Amino acid sequence: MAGVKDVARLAGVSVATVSRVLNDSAAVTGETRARVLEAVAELGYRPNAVARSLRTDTTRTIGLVIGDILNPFFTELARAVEDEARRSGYSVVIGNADERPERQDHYVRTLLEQRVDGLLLCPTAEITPLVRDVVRDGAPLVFLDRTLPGLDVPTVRADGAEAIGALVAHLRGLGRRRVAFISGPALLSTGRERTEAFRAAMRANGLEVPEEYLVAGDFRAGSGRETAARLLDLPRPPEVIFAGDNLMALGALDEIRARGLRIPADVGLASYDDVPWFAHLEPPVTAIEQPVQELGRRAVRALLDRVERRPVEPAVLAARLVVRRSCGEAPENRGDGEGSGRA
Amino acid sequence: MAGVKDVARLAGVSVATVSRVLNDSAAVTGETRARVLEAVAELGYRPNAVARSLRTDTTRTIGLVIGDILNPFFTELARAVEDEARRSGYSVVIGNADERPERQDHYVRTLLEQRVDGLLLCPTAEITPLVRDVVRDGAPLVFLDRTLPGLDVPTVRADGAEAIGALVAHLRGLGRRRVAFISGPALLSTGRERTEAFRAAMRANGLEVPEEYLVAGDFRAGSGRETAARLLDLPRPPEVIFAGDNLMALGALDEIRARGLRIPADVGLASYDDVPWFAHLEPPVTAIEQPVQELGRRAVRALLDRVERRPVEPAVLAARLVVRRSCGEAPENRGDGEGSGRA
DNA sequence: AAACAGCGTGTAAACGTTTACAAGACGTTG
DNA sequence: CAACGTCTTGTAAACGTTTACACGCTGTTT
Repeated sequence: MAGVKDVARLAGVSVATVSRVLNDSAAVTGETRARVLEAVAELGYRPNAVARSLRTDTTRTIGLVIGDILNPFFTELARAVEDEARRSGYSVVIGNADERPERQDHYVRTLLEQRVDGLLLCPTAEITPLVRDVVRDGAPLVFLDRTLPGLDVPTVRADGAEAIGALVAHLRGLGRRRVAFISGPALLSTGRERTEAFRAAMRANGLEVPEEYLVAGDFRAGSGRETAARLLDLPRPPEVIFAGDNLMALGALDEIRARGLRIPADVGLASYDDVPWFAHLEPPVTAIEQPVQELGRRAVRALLDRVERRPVEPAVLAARLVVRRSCGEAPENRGDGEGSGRA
Repeated sequence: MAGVKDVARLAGVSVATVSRVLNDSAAVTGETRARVLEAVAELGYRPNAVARSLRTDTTRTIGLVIGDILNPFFTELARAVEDEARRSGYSVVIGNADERPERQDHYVRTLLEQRVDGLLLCPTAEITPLVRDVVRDGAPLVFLDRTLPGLDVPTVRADGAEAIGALVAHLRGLGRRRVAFISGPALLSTGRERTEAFRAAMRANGLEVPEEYLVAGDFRAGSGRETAARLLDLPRPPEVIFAGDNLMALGALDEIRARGLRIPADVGLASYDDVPWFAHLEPPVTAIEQPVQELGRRAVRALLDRVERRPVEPAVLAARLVVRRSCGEAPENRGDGEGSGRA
């Protein structure tokens, strides 16, 4: 494949000049410039980013390791990240951890070897030795969506406490007092926090949460179905099942349907994470929407701040309740059912 | 950051030896080997893949340019590709074309500059000059899901003709004779072929297709909604709307719901592409399922065959009809509603 | 007219690996 | 004991860029 040397020869200039016109890093006569560009076109020259990266010690690439590529939340997130990165002239390399620590590590390692300029990580449950090392070595790292305890890494995430409060209040307004929560893994910040917020909200609304109403899943559909089954088998089953993420909500939905129960008449359903098709189900499901676009944007900005040695600002954004019909027809405040955009 | 030199110095050996133990490319004494590994651990040495790639002229990375990352079909595809690639020791870099030729080109260019070892492309509508050049230059390229006319590039895709035939037969069995089709862009192979197959199937079943029942969308939800509206406004609206991909089906669904029409009583709905949540809608929607996993696997194998200069085999796999309830209750053959797995 | 500033260009080193080639140590064979 | 093979190791070149530095030319300032 043609290199800068070939271009130089054809244009009758030195390699330095070629490089200069290609990056317009220094003044070059209009005429030489033209000759070089002509040669470039003629040879179909494509700069070798590998060589450039080696020389400049920068790849203009960031890594993004997500929890699960089949989870629409992460897909949307990936897209937002990608958009913002492109705007700043960076490419994104995505790694799919599949919620498995060893696969997460695989990507962290690979991406660092590939010398990405920065790394966005949605950490899986455990804090692996590798991640600890990477943090210690001071690699440009930003946590996204989730965080890990005791690690000094800037994090961009959403806080659902307020929205969960609104949800519980909404449920009480509908006369539903027995609410169960399917949490994510306790090892995950997003798992723990949502559980805590739920407990607090229930308490604040004067509602009890029996221990058996707090079950743990793993953020995958299968666990949603199993835990929902456990809940519905209870002697005194809950009036509403609140799932800690969209995939577990899907699993719960399956179980409810399989038992021939009606939503919301027999049991209500709500979900953390809103995904496009929630609105298309019958009945549409009430959910808590995270500001995904903004999360992605902020994460990239934080990371690039880090990379370019500017002061970095972590961010905690607010999630928001979107009331639909899966927990009962609201006699209260009948909105448009879609909420109305806080950015 | 520590380099191979530092390791060599610390271990008291030459850089060549370090490289040798790292790649175990040649015999090294057990003792030296141990010393080197110790030094590697001590320094937290991470090989520089950029330098290695420059030297070896190989990145062990393949590029994947998909049509739209928000389309679950492509997400699943990406995942399958990624799995298979990892199994062969390759990483995947994903580019999201957003169904825009210029963005597709952006990624094709970037990935080639990054010197991926091979490129998997789901081409957008037009055949851009860049793509033509790339093909001419003989870059290791394989088309996936879609193909471009007049370009000699191995392609891995699914053929839905048979499944569409089965769908039309199914509809006729239900007594539905007036079927409309929302096609994808005529410029896309997947757009054209599905239309043709639909026409042929209707003819074979002795059914008419008035011109106004053939409308074109762009594989995005919005167009599904608009075209569905046009169809439903017809003086003699169709009894079934068949959407050319899952996103347009979603749009059509919205329009149907917005008009308060019942599915399948007032109008039936079917979709090309099956996605997980179709089964969760009420009623569950009848769809044509593509062998996504297999598509991904075959594509990677074809590409790696190409890369490693083995003979490459293109592949055309069969799609399959999954009958659910969105076109009417079948008095005929009442299956499990999920079909039963042909691989 | 000498000194100098500014501009366009070229020469060559450097980035961190891998690897061809050479060389030294040692054992085996004639 | 010389010759040779084998096995482990080291030296140095190469990969395709970018860029510090030097150079020569032109025009301006003293």
